[in-house]
Amino acid sequence: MINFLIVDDHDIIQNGLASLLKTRPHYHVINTFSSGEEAYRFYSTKKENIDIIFMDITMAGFGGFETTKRILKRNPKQKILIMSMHDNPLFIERAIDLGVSGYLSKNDITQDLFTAIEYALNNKIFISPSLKKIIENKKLNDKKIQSLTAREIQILKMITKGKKLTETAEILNLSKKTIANNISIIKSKLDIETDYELFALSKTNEITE
Amino acid sequence: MINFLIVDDHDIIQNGLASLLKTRPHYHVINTFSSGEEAYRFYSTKKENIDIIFMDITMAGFGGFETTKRILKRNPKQKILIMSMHDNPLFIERAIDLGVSGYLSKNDITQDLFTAIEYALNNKIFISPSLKKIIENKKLNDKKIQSLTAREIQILKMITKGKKLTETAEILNLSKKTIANNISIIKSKLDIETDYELFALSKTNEITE
DNA sequence: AATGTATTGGGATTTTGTCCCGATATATGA
DNA sequence: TCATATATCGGGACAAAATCCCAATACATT
Repeated sequence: MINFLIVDDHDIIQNGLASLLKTRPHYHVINTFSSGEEAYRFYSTKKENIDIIFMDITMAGFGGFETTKRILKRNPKQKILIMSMHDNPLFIERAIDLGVSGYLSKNDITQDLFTAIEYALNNKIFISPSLKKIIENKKLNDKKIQSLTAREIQILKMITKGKKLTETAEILNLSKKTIANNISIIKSKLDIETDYELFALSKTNEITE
Repeated sequence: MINFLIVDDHDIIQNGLASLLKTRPHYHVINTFSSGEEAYRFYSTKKENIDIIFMDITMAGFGGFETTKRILKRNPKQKILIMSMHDNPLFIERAIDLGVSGYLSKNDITQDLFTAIEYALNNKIFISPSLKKIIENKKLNDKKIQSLTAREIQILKMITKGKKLTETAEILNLSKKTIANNISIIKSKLDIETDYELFALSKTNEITE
């Protein structure tokens, strides 16, 4: 018998996932929650063994990350599978860092679900194949971004926030010349030619704050 | 008794929506399909009355749009409610143009579901409130974009594809001066200052091809 | 003391952007 | 058909931004 919890504030996902799991006789959904608070409260006082927790990321209150963090602090061996609409590499990486057992894109949860469960039960981490590509690409960009110096990053942030070169120079108390030179160097370090590529990259890698 | 069909290639959504609908005793899900082809085949030969069809947009084969088009061609009075992960205003507008009875963001389908059904049964169109804002904003931009001339749009497309000014001039056999002047005018028509805003706008309004 | 890297900007040149204006071409409409 | 509107194309004159090369200073590390 394998026991599940579901934490997701979308009723459809809750119901849908539950009925998918019920197709396997030895799977048992102990409870479903639509907020991290409820789920954590239940978890803290639970009596029975829980094998796998399905967790959504974007929920009101303390979201999936916070809930995951608390649960894993209490029990680092707990298997948690993240499900998310957002194929944002940042989300995925953060979740992996927290120590989850898998990250499933809701887009292809059906074909990945049972594999992910198997992986989790065998202490392996499963990530939806479609997401892996996204992560790989981001890692490439990250490597490039890491070659930027502190100053360069600061300037890049201003620019991709929509600030003009001159404005940026004033704010940072630097010469326009310095800003211009820096931007040129940033572009070459990132293998980028146009402003538009720069913007796009900063979007997917969230160079803002 | 109100009869439903569900067309969605995600099992979770299928199951979840079905069990949400089952909470109302007079609601009856006649059948669920995971492709537009199957759904249309069933619809063409159906015996019973179908009140509302829930339709996903992004499916393999002929997707939600094509399926919707065919069904409405056969029966223009058929009520179809679109559900989509994608809060893309283009999708929404296209669906409305086709003559659907509503467009639900999967994000807040739970709270909107029964309202949307009521609307549909009363020949009204329901759109998730969160999507309405997105549409309004897009309409504003559309109005601005419509003030662009053919040449301006052509140039805008090149630029937002990542082409440099000089490149663009060469491709279109125009003077660099002309391109520069055009871009300036485009920006002022769109109430835009920086390249980054231009890029962002062209993204959400999909000025590319 | 030496080497590496970060930071800052000047010089010189090229590329873009802005604002104003004039020349043509092509409707459009009264 | 004549007048008026709109689109298209670019020059002039500057201003802003980008590029590439190079030099001075600062700081840390080995």
